[in-house]
Amino acid sequence: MSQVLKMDRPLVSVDTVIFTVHEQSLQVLLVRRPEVATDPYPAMWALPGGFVDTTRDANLESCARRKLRDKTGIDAPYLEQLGSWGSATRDPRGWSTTHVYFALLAHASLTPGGNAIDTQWVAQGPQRLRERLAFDHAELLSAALARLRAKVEYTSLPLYLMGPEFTLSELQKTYEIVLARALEKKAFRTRISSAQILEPVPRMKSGSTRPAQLFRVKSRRKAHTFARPFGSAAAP
Amino acid sequence: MSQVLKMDRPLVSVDTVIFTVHEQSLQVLLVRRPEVATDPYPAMWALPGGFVDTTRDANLESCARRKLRDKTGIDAPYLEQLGSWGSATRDPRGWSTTHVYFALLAHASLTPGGNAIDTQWVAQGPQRLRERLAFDHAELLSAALARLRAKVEYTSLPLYLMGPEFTLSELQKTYEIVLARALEKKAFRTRISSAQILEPVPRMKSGSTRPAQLFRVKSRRKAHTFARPFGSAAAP
DNA sequence: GGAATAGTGTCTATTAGACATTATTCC
DNA sequence: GGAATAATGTCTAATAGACACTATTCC
Repeated sequence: MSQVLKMDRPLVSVDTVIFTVHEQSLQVLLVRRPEVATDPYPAMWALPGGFVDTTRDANLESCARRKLRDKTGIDAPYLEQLGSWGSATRDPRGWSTTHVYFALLAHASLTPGGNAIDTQWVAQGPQRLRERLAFDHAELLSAALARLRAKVEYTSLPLYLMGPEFTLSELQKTYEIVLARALEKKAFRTRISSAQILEPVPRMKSGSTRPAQLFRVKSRRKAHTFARPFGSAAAP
Repeated sequence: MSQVLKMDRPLVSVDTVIFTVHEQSLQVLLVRRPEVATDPYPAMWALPGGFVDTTRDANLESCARRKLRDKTGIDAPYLEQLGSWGSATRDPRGWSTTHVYFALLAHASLTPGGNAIDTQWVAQGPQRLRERLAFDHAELLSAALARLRAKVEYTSLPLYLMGPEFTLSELQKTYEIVLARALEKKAFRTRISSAQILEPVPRMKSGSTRPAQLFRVKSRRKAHTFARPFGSAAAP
């Protein structure tokens, strides 16, 4: 029975899709693979990740958090498992599996600079998904984007993309950037308000026009689920 | 760089949570582990699954389908990845990962008998989750049950639990069994009807009371997503 | 007729959407 | 005042829930 233990074991890695919103676009962190001929896909861009280290990682999630800290220097306020992929062909070195996580973080929380040489933030427009990425990472990225958009339709997930204080217009703009479509202002505000997940801070955001109330999240604990997705009422 | 290939590799397995509805209850298939002292958790009940066979399985999903066929003799009409678990401690033999799938099938599609000695269907009431299962399978089962219930709130997934022809009352009953709560008849029928996913067959189900129209699924392709979950309107 | 289940009609409450209106700032 | 954005008011349409009502079968 236990000769299964002597069977060939697949490679096991963890990859993380790290999203942020910056400069009016949804961006994803990519890292450049080492330019070593013995490694597959040398010098190509890939999702941050790597093999599980059975001597250091207690479990998959802490492995993901470790790699996230290495690349961004911060603990992601939101980290969710997306799923796992595994096949005989996805890695030329042999049967391999990867456990994919996706993370959301506020761009403001990032330390400027960082390992700028071998990492980049890439805007996720419809056309950029054709980006040539190592392994099956384009597929993983597509799946993460689909999951993110699906969840943003009916949850408060974009709060994790905001800084500590923000206006309702800024929050709506973040939703619109992720969903790539405009939302109706009144309906948006009614939803957010009735969810009771924000509280005003005694401060306004001033610009060249009417100042806006600043809000913060009541509890960073977990995302709120709305009863209906955006736009579930029928069209006129 | 490629010394990672010489690092210890975790064990990689696939487990499947197979749901069906039978005799007014939601049931899960369990298999008894072999009574071999060298194997962990001998003679205990566990989810059907096992190690990936890198010489036979092309990818994770086909591995899950293979094990599903072995246990039930059929191709599951619905198979979805639930997620993956991995840690240093979940298997006493070492760092291990498992990729968990969940399947839905109509009880009528099962061949009676089967390997009845070492498999059993277990009803999933609130109390039965305390069932002592091998490894962390109680946790995996809880997660699958939570995912199933969450999805049943806003999708047509229970159609995969139905036989080829059924009445609307039978379908509603299946929803109610999975969700463990009653649904309102009119609202249920309006939803199903407006989703246009069923078509009547020219046949009635007769009993000792008024005959009911039989329906079948228009397309087995994929589940329908309702705009709102059940019960999202406010209470009076 | 009575019991039981199938199926429909009708009313209310909620809320997304559309869009108009008012409010506040800077120039 | 005018431009720009913030914030709110109001009306409509869709639909879930509640529940009463009708329809059809067997006894």
